Amino acid sequence: MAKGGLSIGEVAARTGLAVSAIRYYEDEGLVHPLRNAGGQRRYDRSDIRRLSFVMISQQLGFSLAKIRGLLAGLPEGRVPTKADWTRISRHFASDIDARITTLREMRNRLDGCIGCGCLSLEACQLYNPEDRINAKGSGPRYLMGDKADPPA
Amino acid sequence: MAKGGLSIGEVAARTGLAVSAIRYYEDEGLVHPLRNAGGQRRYDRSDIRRLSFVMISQQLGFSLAKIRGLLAGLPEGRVPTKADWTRISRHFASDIDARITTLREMRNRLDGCIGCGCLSLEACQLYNPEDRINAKGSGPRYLMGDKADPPA
DNA sequence: GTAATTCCTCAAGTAAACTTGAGGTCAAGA
DNA sequence: TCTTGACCTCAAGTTTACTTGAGGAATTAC
Repeated sequence: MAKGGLSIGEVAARTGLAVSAIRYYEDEGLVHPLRNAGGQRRYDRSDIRRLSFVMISQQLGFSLAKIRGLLAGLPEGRVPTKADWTRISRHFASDIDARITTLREMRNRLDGCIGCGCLSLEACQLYNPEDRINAKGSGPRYLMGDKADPPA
Repeated sequence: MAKGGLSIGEVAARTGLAVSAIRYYEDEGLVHPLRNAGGQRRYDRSDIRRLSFVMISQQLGFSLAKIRGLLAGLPEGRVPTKADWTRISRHFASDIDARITTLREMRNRLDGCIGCGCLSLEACQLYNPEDRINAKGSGPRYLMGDKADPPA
């Protein structure tokens, strides 16, 4: 191990992340490693935990922006407590529940539509014009309407 | 209405799509409007249906690449039959079911994790190391073991 | 002490799904 | 007919989450 903490390569080996990804997460404000005399990054255990948290959260389908928000609630350098994790887990759970609900609604509408063959915007229940009207922002429109949470 | 079919602006007004998006869909091979003498696009009813299909499919969470594949099964110029639509609907349904299943599994793992506070890559069920390690093709990794972690 | 690694900082590229802008043409209403 | 407004083509920008490459400095291994 490098002096004064783990080097970026060592962190990469332990987490499975690419070195470039770890640097990118720093640019994005998700970790804040120290620097040694020569300017190289040095990571400690709390950084590894933060990175683990990022990986797990991504697996759950959350964007880095959202993850950054959640990490903001975890004081820097402090290992998250059980209470922290419980709070965040509940947040994850309700978000996942909402995604499941949305999918189930789509599934129901689709069931009602199989065999109708309408495929018409005026008649088809699958097409919900209200969503589209709301989704007028600039930039690319990810899956209609919810820019905050593109599906995993 | 413009002569010889709908102009791109008229199609935009009817579908709610942006003019730029409709042109993009043409570049992507999703619609193939005719051109009038002056080189302007002219759309007919089957084009509108194709575009509606694109919008509905996107709402269901499918990528343009996938949608292009589905449209390839619908002969150009022909309005999709009930049988076409039934077949495609079933395809949609099973895909949505799979997504729901995945989310439910994540939700279950999360339930098992709320309150454990581990947040550790080696212990957390939420993190599935096999995916990542297999994707990398490299040897065994030490996943953030507290044991393998000498004091910083 | 030197060679081989590893690390550093930008800059630019990638994929998806579009939008925006520049510079120019076509069509419909007065 | 003239003038808007709609349309045309390309090129480049946008977002997210990264990777790749160039050119150079620091560390480690022998």
